Amino acid sequence: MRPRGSTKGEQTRQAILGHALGLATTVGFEGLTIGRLAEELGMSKSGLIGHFRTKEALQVQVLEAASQRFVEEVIRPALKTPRGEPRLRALFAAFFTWESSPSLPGGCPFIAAASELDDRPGPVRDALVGILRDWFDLLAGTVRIAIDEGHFRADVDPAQFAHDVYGVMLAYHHGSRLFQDPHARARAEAAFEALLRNARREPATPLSPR
Amino acid sequence: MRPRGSTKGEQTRQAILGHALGLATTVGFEGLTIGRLAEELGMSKSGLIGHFRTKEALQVQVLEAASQRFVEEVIRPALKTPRGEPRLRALFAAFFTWESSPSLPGGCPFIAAASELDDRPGPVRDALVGILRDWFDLLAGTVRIAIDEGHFRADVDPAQFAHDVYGVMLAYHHGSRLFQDPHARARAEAAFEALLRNARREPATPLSPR
DNA sequence: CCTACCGATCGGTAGG
DNA sequence: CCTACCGATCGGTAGG
Repeated sequence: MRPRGSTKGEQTRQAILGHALGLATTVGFEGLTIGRLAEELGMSKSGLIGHFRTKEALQVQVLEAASQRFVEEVIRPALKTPRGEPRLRALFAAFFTWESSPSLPGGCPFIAAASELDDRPGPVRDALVGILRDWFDLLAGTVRIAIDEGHFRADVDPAQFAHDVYGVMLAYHHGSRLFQDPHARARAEAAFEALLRNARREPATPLSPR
Repeated sequence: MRPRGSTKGEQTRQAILGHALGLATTVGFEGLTIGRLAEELGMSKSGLIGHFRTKEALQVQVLEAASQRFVEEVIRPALKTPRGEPRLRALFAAFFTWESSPSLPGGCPFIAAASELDDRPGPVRDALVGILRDWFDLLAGTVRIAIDEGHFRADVDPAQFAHDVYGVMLAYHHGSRLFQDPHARARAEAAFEALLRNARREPATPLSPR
């Protein structure tokens, strides 16, 4: 077991991970080179990689550090809100705070990494999939609670709802970053409200024969 | 003007672009190196890059070639279907054929490239944004026709609808590739049907006082 | 944590 | 279209 206290080495390691996380959101996990990281942090390449042994281990630890921050900044605060729909709203809102954090210039690191890693099997991809699965399960679980609380209809599919919310977040990421669409946030809110409305009201009843 | 007939050089150029497109879907546009491309095609690096002068020009032309294929394989067939909702369904269905084409092992090249390029201003990104804008406009225009035809309510927002459909496609790409979710296609269909249902039926009327 | 170094690969050019 | 080559950078190691 490697000690993870507040030793000098551990502080340096955390500083590297924090900087690497922000860099990864803009240049990707492959673009996260040891040389560039070392230069920006004012250390030598060997001094830097000595904390992680390999670039792959660095990448995994960057994802783990990001996951810890996500839990602290997005999930934990939302869990303080009332169960069910209010909590779902809190999680959704917290995502935008996270996505626009100044320390994540390229936005959500998990979304930024997804397309890059989906074709590259290995520990880095596995770490990302695990993090996103946990996020999915949390969303679906929150929807299930909303059903139990009577906020949503009993026949709402929690996994489908989580998938739909995820799609809204992805579209926001693309809209705000690639297209630089000033209405991206409003579009995401409108899509989310439509999802809530569908989950709340009675099942569709055809208004006219087809 | 460079001739683009069926000369020997032009044939070689097209062969390079076709192979590069498939490769880019898995390794990304940065991972598309001249050396690897040359080796896989059995040519020298200089012989290959001579057709394009720079890697950036190659990347732009790969995107242009992909766009041409997208028009031929997705848009043109869908335009033969009846206007309005049927055409919207045809565009949606054709996207999945495109996304799972054997010559695009990593799926839709535009989605694959989006996260990679959103932080890198330049001609390659500009080309991608142009292609995706056209796609958006086509979707929104098709929705507008569906309103005119009376398939959808008059107060449906075409741009919002296009955004929502785009989100469903993004979620499908992630679900099927990163998560390898066997239900990804079914989830996408369910999400799309819900969008159509919302566009078809009367505006929400609260069923109970809040 | 450093300097010094390794082989491999990068995009691209010179010259033919 | 080729061979031969350029300087830069890659991840990583040896040795301290």
